[in-house]
Amino acid sequence: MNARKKAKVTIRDVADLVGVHHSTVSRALSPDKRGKISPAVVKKVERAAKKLGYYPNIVASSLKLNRSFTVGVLIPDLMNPLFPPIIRGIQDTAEAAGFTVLTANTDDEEDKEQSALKMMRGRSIDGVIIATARRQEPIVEECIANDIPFVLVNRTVDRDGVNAVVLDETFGVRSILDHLMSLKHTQIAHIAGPQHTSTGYHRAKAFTDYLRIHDLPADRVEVAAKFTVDEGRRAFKALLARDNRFTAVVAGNDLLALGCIDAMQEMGINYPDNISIAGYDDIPFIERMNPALTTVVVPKYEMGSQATKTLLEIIGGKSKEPVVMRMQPRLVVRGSTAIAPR
Amino acid sequence: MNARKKAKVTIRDVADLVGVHHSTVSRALSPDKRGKISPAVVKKVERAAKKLGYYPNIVASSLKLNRSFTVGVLIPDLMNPLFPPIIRGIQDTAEAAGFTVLTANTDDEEDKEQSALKMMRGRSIDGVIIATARRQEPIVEECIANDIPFVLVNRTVDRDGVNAVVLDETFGVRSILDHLMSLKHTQIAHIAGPQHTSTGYHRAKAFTDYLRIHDLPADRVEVAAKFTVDEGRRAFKALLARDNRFTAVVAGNDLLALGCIDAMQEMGINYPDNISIAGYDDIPFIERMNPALTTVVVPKYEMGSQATKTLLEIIGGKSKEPVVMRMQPRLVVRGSTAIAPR
DNA sequence: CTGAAAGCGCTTACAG
DNA sequence: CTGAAAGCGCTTACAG
Repeated sequence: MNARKKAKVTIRDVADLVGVHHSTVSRALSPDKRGKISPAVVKKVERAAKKLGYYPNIVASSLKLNRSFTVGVLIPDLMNPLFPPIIRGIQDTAEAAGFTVLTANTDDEEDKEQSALKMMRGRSIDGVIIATARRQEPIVEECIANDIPFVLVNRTVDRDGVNAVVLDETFGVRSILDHLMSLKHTQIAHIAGPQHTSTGYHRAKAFTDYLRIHDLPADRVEVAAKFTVDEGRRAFKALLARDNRFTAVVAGNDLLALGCIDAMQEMGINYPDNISIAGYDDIPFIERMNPALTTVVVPKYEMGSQATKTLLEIIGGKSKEPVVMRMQPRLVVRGSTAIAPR
Repeated sequence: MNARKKAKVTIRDVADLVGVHHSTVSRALSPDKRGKISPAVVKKVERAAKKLGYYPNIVASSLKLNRSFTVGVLIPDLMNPLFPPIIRGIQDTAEAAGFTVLTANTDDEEDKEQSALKMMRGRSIDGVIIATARRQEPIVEECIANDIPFVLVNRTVDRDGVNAVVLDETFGVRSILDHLMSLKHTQIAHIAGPQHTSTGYHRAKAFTDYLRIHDLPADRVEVAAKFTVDEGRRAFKALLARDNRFTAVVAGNDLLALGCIDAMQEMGINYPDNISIAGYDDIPFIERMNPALTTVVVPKYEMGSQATKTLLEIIGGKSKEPVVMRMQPRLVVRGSTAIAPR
């Protein structure tokens, strides 16, 4: 059909050149089988392989071994600036271990998630890193039911017994709120992320818990349907329509914060003079806004890298008890938060 | 070895359930072979496949067909904000056609490029989209020599006879320079991108050509070694050390422009009051800087999408003459450019 | 319209 | 230490 590719050199060509059986070539070229072959033959095979420009057909070995040295990654959307650093962390770590990475965008839609996983399974991926988890996540159940190694990143599920690399959200939110209180804010609102995600839910919970402990009103919470600029804008306006006495707002992430800022701009509200605003994630280049956004730095690259290390351990059979790793975020104070007015 | 996966359902299981030969199942499930099978059998096969939760093993079919319905993508660095939109354009288009995408970062290093291509060939990719081309690009020669379908995106090579989706750089640079001249700038500098890339080279060439035609000094060009913020900063300072009489600078891309801005900030130079600055690419969120960057909007998603369409046509055998498509960029004027001082 | 066979390029248990 | 054989799950030319 497709006579595009030149005749590829196979293990048999190498075998013929050396004058051995192709199974010998296979062994000579395999790092952990090489020991069973005489050094002289190994040398000859390597020389012949190089001479012929041989490189292994991973597809063939995948079929035989039922694995492909590939990890899948499920993200909502590559264009959300949170994800490129996470994925780069995944790719670098995977590649260093000889794995490649297959990424799919799900746009947080369940059917895209399903078909992405199906595609990956058809490609015999060795495991999957899931950045799209909702608190109840069918994909996670499917992975468990089918013994597909997986680790969650950024978002986790409500159930126990899964591997996940997430943030210490309580710490992150507390550090924002400590900062805001130090600036004398007592009327603080929250634009919460979607409550079916652990990030949206736990940040909101940490928010209300904190305020209650400090005997502050904790009912100024508006939930955004998605972690997007548009939803941030919408939610901010909805919040303001209900109640205009807050002096600071904590956004569920940076994109929501940008939406709040847009809303303020449209309504002639100045930040930080009238209202302080803080975000979460510290997406790339956000520090160049002016006034720049006070936010919580999350170790994006490291989360990706750590999730991959964990996944590779599971794949390698070194899995222990499932563990959720909580990475420490770090508040970075910039110009968007200021002393409370009045 | 790995007893992780449950016994997978294969075409044979479906065949057994229906009571036909597995080759019949293969045909019944193949869109373009289905016509050769009686509708009744097709129905039964489909029903059985669904009942058993069958999904095809792409690895097996890849081995047989020597293709994998996968396209490779070579980019310098996912964390460069230019690329996520391009890749999303690629992914969406590829996915709609039933293809998946394998992305690799090369960091503009030749050996990483080589090993990425080798990895992809070992995985029987059907073609590759190259966003990392230098003007002389061994990878391109290798693809040609091995009949690997490819299309270049964003950057192209000097040689003819390749498929590429690039920008009309002359138009882009001219639109910046027209704008700057309308603001009475006559002393204009250029922080050029690396000259071994077509983008760096052609933008610089368009720059000097334009100035010469307008009888303006065209020698204020400093070449950056990479398209990075750091290099922009370095180059701006180098330029300024040589000559401080320019009133505007055209940066080879937005990251270089950011570097220039950093340098100005460090040196107490105000933009746009003292010096106007323009970028190129319009990377996401850059419009939120303050003053915001005047730059050239390039259709990133569309370039990715168009490159993929072209690649899929070649893969599908519908290739015509190689063609380089030049997409039209569009100047967007923001706060970083102002009337020339004095 | 359907079946039986061969083969894609590897890997590995089994012999020797 | 090396060879010969079987098989991973598909697809398709060849018969009928």
